[in-house]
Amino acid sequence: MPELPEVETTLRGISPWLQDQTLRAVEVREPRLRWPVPEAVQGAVGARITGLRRRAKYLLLDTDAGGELLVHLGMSGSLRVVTDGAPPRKHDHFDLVTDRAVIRYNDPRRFGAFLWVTPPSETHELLRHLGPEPLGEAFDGEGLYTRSRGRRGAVKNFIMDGRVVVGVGNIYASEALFMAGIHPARAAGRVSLERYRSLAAAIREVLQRAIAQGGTTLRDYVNSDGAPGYFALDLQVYGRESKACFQCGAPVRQKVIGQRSSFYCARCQR
DNA sequence: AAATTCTCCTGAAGGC
DNA sequence: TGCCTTCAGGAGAATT
Repeated sequence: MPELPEVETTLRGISPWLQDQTLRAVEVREPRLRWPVPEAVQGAVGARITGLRRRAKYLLLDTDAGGELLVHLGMSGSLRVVTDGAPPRKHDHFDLVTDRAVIRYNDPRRFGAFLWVTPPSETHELLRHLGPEPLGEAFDGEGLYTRSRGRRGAVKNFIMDGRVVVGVGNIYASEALFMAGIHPARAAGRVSLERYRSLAAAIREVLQRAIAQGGTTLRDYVNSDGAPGYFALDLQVYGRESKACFQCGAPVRQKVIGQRSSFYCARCQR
């Protein structure tokens, strides 16, 4: 399940292969993704890829053809670099072909997306309501505090809301809340400014650490099975139900909050 | 406005 | 061993 660190690592993995390259072909074998892949993606063929960036968990490939290719990995998607002419495998839904390599998209569950976006992309319906980047300067505890006043929903759901802050998925939400000592089910409006400051710092910390780990696996992008699913991050609570909390020894608990499995230590998190 | 539910899909895991 | 059932999960859309 690609979370922001996996998407960022994917970006870094494919960028050297696509930056300034001319797109020779876009081969779509299975257009049935989250939304049908539009014919318009062919508008990128013959164009030069002038830049690659990430916004939230969206990958944006800018071209000199007046549009951008948007790729979202959904929850089971991955991109890999193919240089040996290997034939497509099961669930390999589309290829970006350059003179140097084929960038191949694989996605068993087809929750991902591949679209053509016309600038300015910030106003595109998928991107216009997105909150600040957690690793950017616009994200801080004050913002979380202000936006959360009066909200009775769980703080975990609050930080997973893309309008509040982007890129905080289920795993890292649990991890960041543990780091900040905040109970995931606590009402968002009942968390103090000081604690939101720690939470914002924890979110940055956990994401940055995961990205750093991902950097060591970049070679896996070439002629491999694609990006690793989860980075071998030392998770403190996620997936550790009934195991001893690393901080106090109490059993880690698991509870469904907002239809999502959440892990926490009832003793360390209030 | 905010919160909740539903939806897409397949691989993995669990039950028998 | 193998078949059947259940479930997770990103995030937009629909609903309350």
